[in-house]
Amino acid sequence: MRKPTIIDLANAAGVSPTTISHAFSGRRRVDPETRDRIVALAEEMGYRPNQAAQRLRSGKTGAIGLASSMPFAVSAGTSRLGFLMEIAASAAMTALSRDMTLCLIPSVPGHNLDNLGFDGVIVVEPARDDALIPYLEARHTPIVSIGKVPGRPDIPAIDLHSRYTAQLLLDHLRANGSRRIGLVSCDQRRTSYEQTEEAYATFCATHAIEPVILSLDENGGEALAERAAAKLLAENASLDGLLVSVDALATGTMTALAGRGLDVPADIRLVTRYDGIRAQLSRPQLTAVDLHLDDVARAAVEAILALIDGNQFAPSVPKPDLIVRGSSLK
Amino acid sequence: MRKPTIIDLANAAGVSPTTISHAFSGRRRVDPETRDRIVALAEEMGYRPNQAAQRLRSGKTGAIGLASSMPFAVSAGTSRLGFLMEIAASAAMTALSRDMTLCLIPSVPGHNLDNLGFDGVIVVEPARDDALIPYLEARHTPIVSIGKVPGRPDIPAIDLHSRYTAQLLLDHLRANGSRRIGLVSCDQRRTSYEQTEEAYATFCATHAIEPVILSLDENGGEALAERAAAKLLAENASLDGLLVSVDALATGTMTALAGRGLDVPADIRLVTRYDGIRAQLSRPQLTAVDLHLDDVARAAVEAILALIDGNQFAPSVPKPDLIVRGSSLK
DNA sequence: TTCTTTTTGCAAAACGTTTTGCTGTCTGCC
DNA sequence: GGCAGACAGCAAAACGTTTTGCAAAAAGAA
Repeated sequence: MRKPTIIDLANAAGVSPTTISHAFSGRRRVDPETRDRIVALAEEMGYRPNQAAQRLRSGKTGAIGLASSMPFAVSAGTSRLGFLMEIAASAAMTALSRDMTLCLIPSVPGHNLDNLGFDGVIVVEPARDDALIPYLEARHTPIVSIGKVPGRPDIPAIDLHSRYTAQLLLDHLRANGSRRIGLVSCDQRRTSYEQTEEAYATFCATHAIEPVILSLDENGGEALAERAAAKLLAENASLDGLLVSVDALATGTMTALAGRGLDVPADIRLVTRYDGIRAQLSRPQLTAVDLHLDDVARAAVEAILALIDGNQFAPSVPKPDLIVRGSSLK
Repeated sequence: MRKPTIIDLANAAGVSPTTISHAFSGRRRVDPETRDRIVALAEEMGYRPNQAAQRLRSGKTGAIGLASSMPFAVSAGTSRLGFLMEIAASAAMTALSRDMTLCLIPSVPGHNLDNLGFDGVIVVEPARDDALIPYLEARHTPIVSIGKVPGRPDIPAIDLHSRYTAQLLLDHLRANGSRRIGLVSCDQRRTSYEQTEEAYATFCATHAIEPVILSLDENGGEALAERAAAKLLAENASLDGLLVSVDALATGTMTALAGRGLDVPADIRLVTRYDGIRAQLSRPQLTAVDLHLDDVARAAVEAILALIDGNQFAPSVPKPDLIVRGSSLK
C-alpha cells in the first residue's frame, strides 16, 4: 500500500487537490465543513504532504545549518565541542518538530559550502573576524547567531547574556569573601569573552580592584592554562578569586593551583562560565552558570525559521542561573 | 542571477536535458566528447543538480537518521552523550560529503517517527529488546547498527570489537601485575556489555580467577557507581584490578576507591573502555581504549548508503588501540 | 545495394506539491 | 429584476529532475 498523495486524498474527499492544499495551508478560505472533512480523512488515511515535492515547489531545502568556527570532529575532547553538541542536540529536536533537518556544518578550512543548500544557518559564537558571516551574507542566506556577532548588531542573535553572567560570578566571588579577583579570558574576539572582560573592568572600577587579566588561546586546553596560570599566580600571589571564561582553562588552572599548594576554595576561589562536564567532574566541583542552552538552541531555531519566512522574531531566553559548588564556598 | 538549471545547461551545451542527465549519472552512454563539453560547461556555469527535484523524482529523502535508545538532550552530561556526539560529528561530515543530511533522531518515548522520512537509519549500540529495530523493519527502512544488534546477526553492523577490547584491557591489567580482577558492567543488554562479560568469563577461566561481577544501570552515573563499588570492595577486599565498562561508572568507582583509602594504581588498577573526557580528566587519568569512533562513524555512513542503494557493503574499521595512562601503571 | 546493429540523442511523462486565474453560485441591495 | 460583491472550488501551470521508448544516423554484414 503506497503512501497516499494529495490526489488520493482529493479523490477520497471528492474535492480537488487545490482545495486540499488550501485546507492545510490556510492560504485561501475553504468551507469549514469541507476542511473538517478533509483533515479527518487525512488523519484516517495517514496522509502527509510529501516533503520533497513541497521543497521543490517552494525552492526551500528544508535544512538549517549549525555552524561553528571550531573544527567539528578534529578534537572531540575540546571544551567547545561539549558546548556545541549540547546546542546541537536540542536544536535538532526543535528543528525536527518543524519538519526541518538540522545539519552540522563542519568548518573545514578549504572546503566551501557552495554545494550545500541551507535555508538558513545558525552560527555559534562567531568571532569578530569570522569568515563565515560575509560568506553567508554574499549568498543571501539568513543567519541567526548564538551570542551576538561582534561588531554586527544588525544580525539577529540569541543573547547569551555574557555580561550578566560575568557580573553574577564576580559578585558571587566577592560576596563569598574574595577581594583580589583575577580574570582568565581568551584571545579570540567572541562576544562572550569581550563582554566578560567589560563586566570585569566595570567590576574592578566599582570595587577599586587592580585588574589582573590573563588572555589565552581558547584552543590551548588544560595544558596551556596550567602553564600560564602558574606564571600568573607567581606574579600575583595575593589573588584570592579567579573567573575563568572557559571550562577547560578552568580545570587547567585548578591543576596549577594544586601545583602551587593552594587550596580551593580556602586560599582562592575559582569559578567558570559554562557548566559542562569538566565543571562537574573537577575536584572540588566548579561553581558555574546554567546558560539554559536547550532554551537557547530552541530559540535559535525558532528565530531562524521566522527569518526564513521573512518575519522578524526576537525570542527571549531565560537569564543564566548561578550554580554554586565547592570551588567558591565561603 | 538565478542558479542554472539542467535546462539552462542543456541550452548552453546545445543538447537536451536528457543528455545532461545521462552525462552525469552514467546510466546511458553519451559520446565522450559531448560529455566532456558538458562537464566543462557545468563547471563554468556553476551548475549543480537541484536536490529537491532529484529527491522528488527518486522518492528518496536524502536524510539518514542517527538514533540511540538514550534520550538525546535530557541529560547532556551523561556518559553516552559524549560517545554519541563523537559519532554524530564524524557521521555528519561524511554524510555531507555525499550530499546527504544527517539527522539526530531523538528517542522521545511516545512520539513516533511516522512523520519523518529517512532513507536509512544508523542505530547506535541498540539493546537486545530495542523497540526501534522492529519499528524500522516494519517500515522497511534500511538499518545499520554500530555495535551488533544482540540476537540479530542478520542486521548489518559496524563491529565495535568489544570482545577484543575487553581482552586487551584484561591482559593489560594482568601484565601490569593485577591478579584478582573484577568487572563492573551494565544491566542493559547491549552487545558491548555482553561481549565484555564473555571475554571476562573466558579470561577468568583461563587464569583461574574467581569472577567478581557488578552489574549496574548504565544511567546510574557516578553516584550509583560510587555506592555500588564501595559495597563491592567491602565484600571483595582482595581485588587489585577492575575493568569498568562505562566511563561514568569508572569515575564513580574511582571516588569509591579514594573513599576506602585505596591508591590507584598502587593498590588497585582501574581501566575503562570508552576514552571520553571523563577518562582524560580523572586523576589519575584512566587507561582506556581508542575505539576509532571517527572511522566507525564514517564506516556506518558508507554502509547505510550502500544499503540504501541496494548494495551490501561491509566496511572494516581498525581494531581498538590501548591507551595506557596512570590508572593502570605497573 | 539492402538489411541489421550500434551509437547517440531527443521528446514526453512522471514525481507531488503550491499558486494563479477563473468560473459558477449565493447573498444582499437597489 | 438586475447587479455588485463575497464565497467555494477547480483546472492548469510550474518547480527541476530522471526514465523510457523511440528515431535518426552511422557502421557493419550479406
